[in-house]
Amino acid sequence: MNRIALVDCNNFFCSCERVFNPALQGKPVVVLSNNDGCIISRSEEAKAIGIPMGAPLHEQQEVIRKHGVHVFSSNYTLYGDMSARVMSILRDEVPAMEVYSIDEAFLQLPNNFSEEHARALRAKILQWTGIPVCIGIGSTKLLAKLANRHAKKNKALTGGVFDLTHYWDPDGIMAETPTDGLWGVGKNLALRLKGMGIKTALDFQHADPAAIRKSMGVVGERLFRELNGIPCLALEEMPPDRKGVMASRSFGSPVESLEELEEALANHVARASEKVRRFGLLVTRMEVFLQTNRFKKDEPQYSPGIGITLDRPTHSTSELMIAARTLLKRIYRPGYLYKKTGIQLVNLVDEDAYQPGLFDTPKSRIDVDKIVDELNRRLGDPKNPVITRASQGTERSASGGSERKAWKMKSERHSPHYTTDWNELPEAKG
DNA sequence: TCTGGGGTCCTAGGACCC
DNA sequence: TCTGGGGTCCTAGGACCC
Repeated sequence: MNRIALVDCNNFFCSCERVFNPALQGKPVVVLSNNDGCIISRSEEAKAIGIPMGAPLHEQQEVIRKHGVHVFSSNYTLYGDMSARVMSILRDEVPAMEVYSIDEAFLQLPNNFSEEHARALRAKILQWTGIPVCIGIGSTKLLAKLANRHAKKNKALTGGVFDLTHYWDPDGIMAETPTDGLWGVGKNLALRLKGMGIKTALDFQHADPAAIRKSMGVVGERLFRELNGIPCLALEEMPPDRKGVMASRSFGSPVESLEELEEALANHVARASEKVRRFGLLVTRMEVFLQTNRFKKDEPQYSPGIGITLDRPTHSTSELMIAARTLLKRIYRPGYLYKKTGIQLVNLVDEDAYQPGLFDTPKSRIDVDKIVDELNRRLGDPKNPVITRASQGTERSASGGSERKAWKMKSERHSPHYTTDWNELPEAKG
């Protein structure tokens, strides 16, 4: 049987802070978002006193004072480093794995990997890094997630490890899991399911597939299959190419003038284009957006966005800045209090694949086959093409994107190099 | 007073083409 | 009454995730 484990670090950011400050063990700890606005990580003790995930800091000040909660600004350099340590331990354990996020990884388990192995692995990670993890095992990614959820929710009972593939009463687990406890089911889908009389994972598992398909499309069908042990989500050992890069920030106090917005945008363009260069990519489209304060219902709201397809792909900060300024002027209206602004760089192309002239006509239709031939001619031996066209109609639909999606550089497959960019994020304040 | 930032995928509708 | 139909590309917006 296919067995996948999901290893998930517990309260990751808080746990990281504790590694370097052991006196925090057993005490309530929270870590804040970028601008110290929201609580994005909570220790068990902080959860126990009722601090909700994502809560604005100012709403919790009372509780924090009363219980002596330790509050930290986020320190992504630290978290990125701790993450790398955990991942490198995991990498040595299994033939294949997918780093899913800063604090999670899916592992492809060998046949002989028992629950005891998982417990030993958990102990090793704790001993070597100081980070507690939970491990869930299932026959699909979604079921591994579900198993992990159970391991975490019943830590005293499970010891942080739960193997759904060998559990005697899987239906019992399904029955006690509400649909929105499933990976990929949020508030809205849960509501839709409820409308069909589906309240638990067990209901969902035994639902009518045709009805699911009709009401929730391919997303629903995929969830349904994964839940029934039919894998639809592959383990992605190599992270796919980045589709876009975004940079945005909220203002501490609202901003009104074009000049201030321009200054903020200059910052965003610098950060985002730096990232694009580091990935070895070029930008073909840029979008700029503004937002007034959505929480102030009584203030006039204006949250425009605008995009432009560039004449020619670039990763130059100054070129992108010119585009950003132009776009900003088109959407800027005086008289509003802007709370946030940002940019998105999208339709990214590989720098190495780009040859001047080939992509410079974004508005016209492009004959992909012709370009493939031309690129291969320029790159050398046409008998052994470096570039191939991805087959159309693969499982992940080939529709809905630019012609660039049809490209695959063969050489990419030989450079399984994955660097996270967390190190680039700002240091914690104070 | 104070309310994060960065992603992915899917769908629907319009423009355009033959 | 009934208005061609099938395809691609682009964009906006929704939903979800960490």
